[in-house]
Amino acid sequence: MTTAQEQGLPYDVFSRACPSRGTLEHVTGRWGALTLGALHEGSFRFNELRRRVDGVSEKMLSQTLQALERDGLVHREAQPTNPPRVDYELTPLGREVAERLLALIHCVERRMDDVLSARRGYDEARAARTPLTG
Amino acid sequence: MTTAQEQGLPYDVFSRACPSRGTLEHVTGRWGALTLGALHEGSFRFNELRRRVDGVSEKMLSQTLQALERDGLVHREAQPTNPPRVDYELTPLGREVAERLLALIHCVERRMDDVLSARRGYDEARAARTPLTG
DNA sequence: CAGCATCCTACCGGATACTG
DNA sequence: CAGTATCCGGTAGGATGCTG
Repeated sequence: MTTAQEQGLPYDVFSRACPSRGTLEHVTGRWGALTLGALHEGSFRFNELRRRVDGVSEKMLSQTLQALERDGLVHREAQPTNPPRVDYELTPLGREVAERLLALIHCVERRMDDVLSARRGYDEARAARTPLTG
Repeated sequence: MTTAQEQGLPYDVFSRACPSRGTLEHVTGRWGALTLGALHEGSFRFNELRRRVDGVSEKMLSQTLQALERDGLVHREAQPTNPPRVDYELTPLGREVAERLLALIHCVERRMDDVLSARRGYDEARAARTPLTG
């Protein structure tokens, strides 16, 4: 119904070879998703972002930003001052993607209690099936 | 503006310790996203899903489905027949999540040409800066 | 401050073989 | 058919040290 091919679109993420898979992974990856989410709030410097995205290492933030910049989702603005100052912000394309992403993130956050109770149910049912030291 | 804390929500994916991070990773992970996307089209048997999600291994599909079932996003219906028949489908919660996810996937698919041209631009600019053999 | 280079480990994930 | 169990390589990703 909403499939890419059915709409005649040239890119279909369900195909192994489609380049959209790579970009989707940059966008939804562990740090990509949080970085885009953070940047939706505005422009940030490198270390500001690092503090905002709790737990990300310097290396991974750097890699993530490069991938997102390469995909045209993030704009990097470096000022040749001393000390250096670099600001990151979303491009129009990045904003478009980030909005969909945030809708997803907020949906998960909102329904988190249901998820946690589902987990308890699942684990209890399993524990019942495997009495001891499963 | 759209931050979890600013809305007074109890779960904030930007915090390292928040359980919503784990669920978000199940949902947006390499195979989780494609599996949810596929299941949005209807109910599927295990091997139907495997064919639909091009490239997924038996092992990863199995793991992915278990994680999604545990999080209450997927319902597993096993019939004790021989040969066995197991059907997977989204729960109402899963449908809610999958719709947001598909909006994101389709957005990426739609704008894929812009992504690819951004990549070419990025790579050319880099190549110009590093004349030969980096 | 804003990174890059290096090292090292955990685990993601594919291939294969086996079970009910 | 619908999985589980095992082995194994590649890489994601953390820690550390250095640069401009």
